[in-house]
Amino acid sequence: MDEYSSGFCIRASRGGNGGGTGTKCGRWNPTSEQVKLLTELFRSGLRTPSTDQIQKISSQLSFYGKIESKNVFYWFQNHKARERQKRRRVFHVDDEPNNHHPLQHPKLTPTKYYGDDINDVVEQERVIETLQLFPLNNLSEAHSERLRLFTDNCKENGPFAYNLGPREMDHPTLDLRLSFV
Amino acid sequence: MDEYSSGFCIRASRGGNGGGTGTKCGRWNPTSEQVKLLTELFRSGLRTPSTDQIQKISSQLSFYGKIESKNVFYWFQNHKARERQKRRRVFHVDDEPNNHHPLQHPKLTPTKYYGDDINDVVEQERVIETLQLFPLNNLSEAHSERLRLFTDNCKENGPFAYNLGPREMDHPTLDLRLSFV
DNA sequence: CTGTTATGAATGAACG
DNA sequence: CGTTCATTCATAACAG
Repeated sequence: MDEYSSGFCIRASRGGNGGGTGTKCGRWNPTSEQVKLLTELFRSGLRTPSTDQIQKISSQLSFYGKIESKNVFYWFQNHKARERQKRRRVFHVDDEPNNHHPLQHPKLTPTKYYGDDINDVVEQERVIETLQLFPLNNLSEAHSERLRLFTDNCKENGPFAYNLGPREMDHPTLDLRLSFV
Repeated sequence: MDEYSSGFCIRASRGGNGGGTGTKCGRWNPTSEQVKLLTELFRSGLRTPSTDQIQKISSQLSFYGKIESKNVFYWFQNHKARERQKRRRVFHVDDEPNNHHPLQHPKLTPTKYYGDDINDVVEQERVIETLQLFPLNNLSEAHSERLRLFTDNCKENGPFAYNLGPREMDHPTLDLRLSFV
């Protein structure tokens, strides 16, 4: 379909900063509000929204700017993946076999990783209810109790078994001796 | 050369909805040695180091100054991307500005053209002996003789991004009520 | 001190 | 899903 038509060139100053620079647009550029809300949802525990959820979220967020379902879809996917990756990588930092530092470091120990606040909400599969994180007055609609169980978490969602099996790299005999200096 | 100690200003960038100006400050500033070594690795063919490799490299380079895994990760990502980017310029130069792409779809992108194949290095023949960090699977049956040395056999990778979420509970008129009814 | 360049960092999009 | 690519943003480094 051509719901894009005009495409989206409205760029919101998300990074703050004058923003005037990002006059170019080619990909979705979420507004601060959109990001904030998406983040809230994520923090609430939403990890893999279903199609319906994506649709709804998208609709709601469209109020703050151009947005499509796929954007929401990708956002969650990326956010989740990134969260994991980040965690994965922040594991070492100070495991140097050679603790001989001829160099004097007045303040080494930069184990600070951007205040990564990885509060994983692994035990919240009932996000559905939690999704009402927005305290808009008790709302008249209260909430639908039958909202079915969004068991997307354990959804099969996998028509293809796909067992590519990541060739478990044989113990990398990493030598990596950067000695050629 | 730049032998600055470089400081670190952990600062949140995004999420600066409204008021907050996403002022970022402080970023890794590699030392000459670090850059040299990274370049060597790159030149010898390392393009997408695995997590393990990244960690090792990071550890080793920390000897020359502050550095984190992500720095290494980004460095390679950027370096590689840069190469390609530049390469692209030289190749196409300025074909025809016919930029009428079919736009993107939620999950269908027929415009899949980049099969990428132009990023292979061509001079990593002299892989330094000390750089044998490539696990090269041994299951080379017979037709595996070619094995792209270190094209993209690596896995595990990923940048970490974003930071904590600003608790700026001050949304004017949030409607985001994802009532799944 | 100011404009420009180089490059670190971030993230949307998409592949396998 | 985890990984990888491409593009953009921000800032240290540098030239004038």
